[in-house]
Amino acid sequence: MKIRHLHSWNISYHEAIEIQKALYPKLVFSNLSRSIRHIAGADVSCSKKSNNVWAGIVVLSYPSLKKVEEKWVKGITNFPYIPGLLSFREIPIILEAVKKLESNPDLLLCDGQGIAHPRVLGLASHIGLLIEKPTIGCAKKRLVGDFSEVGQYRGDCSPLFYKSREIGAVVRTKTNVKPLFVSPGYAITIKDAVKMVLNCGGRYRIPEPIRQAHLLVNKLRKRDASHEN
DNA sequence: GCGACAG
DNA sequence: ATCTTGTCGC
Repeated sequence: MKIRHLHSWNISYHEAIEIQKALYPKLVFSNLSRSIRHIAGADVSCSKKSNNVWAGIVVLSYPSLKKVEEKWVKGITNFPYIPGLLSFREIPIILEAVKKLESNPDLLLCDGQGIAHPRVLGLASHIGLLIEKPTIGCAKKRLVGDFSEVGQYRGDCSPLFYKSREIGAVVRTKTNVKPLFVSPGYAITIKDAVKMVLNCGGRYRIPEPIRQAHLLVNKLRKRDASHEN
């Protein structure tokens, strides 16, 4: 997969914010163009006692959700976790895993926000700009935005607003389980983002592509941890 | 100054 | 996110 180089990753916190402001005008939210046949999910696992990180990408067929490929990479990160700047901690290692892909997914689901971000540039939006493919932000918690309580049943959702703009939706992906914060990353609408997330699971809270990536990177981290004994 | 705050 | 055991509920 081709990856655009839009800026350096060796930057200060202030520069990171300036990069987000500069990238914001490049975002687009078109309807999905080509049909979706393969969906990728990405996730990162971090070590507590070192700056080691593992990134995993799992590609599933759609709508059958069968695994067609998985790639991973181990690396390090020096950028700390700062709410609003997650991209600069996780995207570099995610891109290393993306580079290993042999298949060409039509859509990428990310663990984190899309445009539901103070500068409209959450991790999913940022990575979408870099790979020039549709992306969706699937966060387990709110970063910004206001919303009304969402119904208890799978499929129920409530719009998420920030500064008078609709930026995503709070989506019940499983009945009686905490909802997910879904927002477009890049090249997709809110409506399609919600639809695709709901079509990517049902049995679990987390959409299957991300859940599979999560299981993969956690397995890798724990395998390394036991190796040290 | 205070509270909020993706992973 | 990670660390960490049992426990409550569908």
